[in-house]
Amino acid sequence: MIEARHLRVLRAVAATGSFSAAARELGCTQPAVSQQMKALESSAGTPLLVRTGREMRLTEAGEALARHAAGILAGLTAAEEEVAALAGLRAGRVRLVSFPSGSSTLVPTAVAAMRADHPGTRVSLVEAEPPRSVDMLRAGDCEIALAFRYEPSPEWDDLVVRPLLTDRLVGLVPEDHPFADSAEIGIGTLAGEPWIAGCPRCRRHLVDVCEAEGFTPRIDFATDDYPAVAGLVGAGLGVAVLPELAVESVRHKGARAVRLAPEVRREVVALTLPDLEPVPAVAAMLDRLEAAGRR
Amino acid sequence: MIEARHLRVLRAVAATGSFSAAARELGCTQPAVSQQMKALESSAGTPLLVRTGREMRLTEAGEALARHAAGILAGLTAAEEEVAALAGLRAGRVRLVSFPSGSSTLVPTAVAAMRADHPGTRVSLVEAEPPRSVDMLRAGDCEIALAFRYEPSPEWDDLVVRPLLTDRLVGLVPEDHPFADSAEIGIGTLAGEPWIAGCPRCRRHLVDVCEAEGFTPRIDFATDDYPAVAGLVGAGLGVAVLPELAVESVRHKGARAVRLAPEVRREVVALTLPDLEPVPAVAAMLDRLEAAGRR
DNA sequence: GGCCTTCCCCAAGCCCGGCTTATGCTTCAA
DNA sequence: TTGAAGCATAAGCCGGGCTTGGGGAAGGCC
Repeated sequence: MIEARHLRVLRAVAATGSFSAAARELGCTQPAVSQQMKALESSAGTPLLVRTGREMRLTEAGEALARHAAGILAGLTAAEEEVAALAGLRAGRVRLVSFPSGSSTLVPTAVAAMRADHPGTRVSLVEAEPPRSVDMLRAGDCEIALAFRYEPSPEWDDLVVRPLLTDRLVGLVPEDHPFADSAEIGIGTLAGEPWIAGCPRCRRHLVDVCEAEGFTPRIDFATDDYPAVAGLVGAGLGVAVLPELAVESVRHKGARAVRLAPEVRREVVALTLPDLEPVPAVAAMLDRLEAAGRR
Repeated sequence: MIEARHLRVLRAVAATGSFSAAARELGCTQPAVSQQMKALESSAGTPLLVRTGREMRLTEAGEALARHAAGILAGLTAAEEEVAALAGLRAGRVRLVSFPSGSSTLVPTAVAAMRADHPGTRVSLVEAEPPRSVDMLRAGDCEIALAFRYEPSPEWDDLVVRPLLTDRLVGLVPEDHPFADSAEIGIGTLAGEPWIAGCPRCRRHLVDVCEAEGFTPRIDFATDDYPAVAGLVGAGLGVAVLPELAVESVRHKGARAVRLAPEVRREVVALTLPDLEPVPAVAAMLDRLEAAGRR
């Protein structure tokens, strides 16, 4: 079995024409070179070198091996260089999956920082809501999934969960609504209003919270398009509960955001697979996301 | 430092999708594969594999390495194959240098045998007289030099000397010469004749022999072209002393070969460098030359 | 011509690294 | 729920590579 180590030695010997010089070039002693070449000749089954007094020449087999060695060692150094680039963040791709309101705020900040610090890296983004995004993560379709949860659950126990921020939910009411100028309104006071809900998980949680307050909300519209929700509220078609993150990034003309009581929070996290966390590009991206969340 | 061994393991893991299966394919145990991959990941500086429950996937760095591994391992097996062909006499070139009368008899026989037994090999031939041919051997311009000597000398002590045959010298006289029909003639009886000598070394030796017999030959012609020598003798322009090998292979119309007294012999040998003797093609060629000499 | 330098080979010894066996844990399927 | 399969870890053995030390041969210089 020919080993790359042998070829390196052969190349050095062929280049310098001497075992001693090759040893100096390789940073080892001359007997080491001597033994390597003996081992290589024995595994080749034929002499590779001709020692004729002063100079060292290659036999036909030695020439053949040296010729191949050039390509093989070039391939090896190319491989090492590419891996080093990936490890050193001079290259690398991170596939991100995010839910919509995350991708509109956290992601642009983090991607911009990533791009500024490591111009060789590339970040791609696909939008998907949590249950689907986690499936994609497990299936290998992305490296990082942004997701949110209203309360801890063992659902992600086998994943790396990096908390980014906790997001307060705020109420959104038409600006001519009686409570539009209140500092804070109880959810129960909106019991009779028509509701506009968000994504399925948000809608379910909204129902849970309202039932805990003693009523079941009448949901007239459900859409995960936050600008649409804001538009509907602004048009006076109902009230909504939105994450603060979404309200910040959406123009809500004709609507007014109001703090809710009791306070409802959701936790926005980045998820990845344990084996992917130490990948430099993934780690760097997680750090940037975390920094964007702290802002 | 990436080693070929690592790449083989990586390829097996990528192909089978499992450490255990890779271990079976490689003929080792599963912990061996596990350790190799850990070592490779550590030297790469980034994870290469993602273990996600059931299946084993490659990271971006793993993909890059596996991509390079294909080419590198292909190059290695190509190198091994080429060397194996040279070692197994399915390929290989032997450069032969011979003196003229050797190349006309021994060499064709040996080359034919070589070609018959190992069709993949190639033998090239250049003619040169001994001092020059040995220089070429030492300079790396050929692998085997055919040479002859009249008596042992330390001149070739650093070479491999393979005796092929010992060649008697015979006298060549015009067929109308008084001794043309003798069974044997003393060299001294030709003292007064005009002589035709061969190559420089042969000429020198001729002079030595004659002086030992008490006379100095008058040399009218000197040429290492044996047919020319035979022609000159046939034309009655003098007498000559030739190796039996040369007389056999040269038409000598008008001349007659006669045994000499005292008997003079020369030894025909094949020379090579010690390091070249174990080269399969060289060894095979030496054997064929030896066999041709025994014939 | 003699000495010195250089280079290679050989032998002995140390040390690191890889492989194996044994064991535990997790996951998946029946 | 239990059995099977796969991966990780630890301990121990073994081989192989490297180093040091010494010797021999060839070439170069004075």
